[in-house]
Amino acid sequence: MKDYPDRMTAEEARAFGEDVLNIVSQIPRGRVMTYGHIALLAGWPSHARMVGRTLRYTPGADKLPCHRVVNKEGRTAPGWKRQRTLLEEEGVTFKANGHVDMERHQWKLIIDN
DNA sequence: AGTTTGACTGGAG
DNA sequence: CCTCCAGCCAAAC
Repeated sequence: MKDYPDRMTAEEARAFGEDVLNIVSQIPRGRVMTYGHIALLAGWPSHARMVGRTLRYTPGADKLPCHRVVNKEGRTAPGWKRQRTLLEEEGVTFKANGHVDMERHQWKLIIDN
């Protein structure tokens, strides 16, 4: 039993990045997914932060619907003002506090294995 | 090799 | 609802 967290090898980190981009590319119009959920689907449940880093720093990630990724509270990315507009253009509704209405728009996938 | 940095999360106040 | 804090972990300093 490992009493310490797994650490990604360079190869695992590369594969993780590919999985994240692949998952994000499949988010349907008008739906959103959380960083944590994407990390889980990619097989690394505790790497939500790395999902954010991947979308932020990977060249070409802006060609994917990465505006459909928000945090678990429905909050949009810090400093990316246009994200809300992009979402509203595809029918995503926001609450009074400026958060996405997750109850209505969060896209949930089943973990198959 | 030690420290800081986040497109995160969960919990406390 | 908001802010603050601890835990998180690869990357960048």
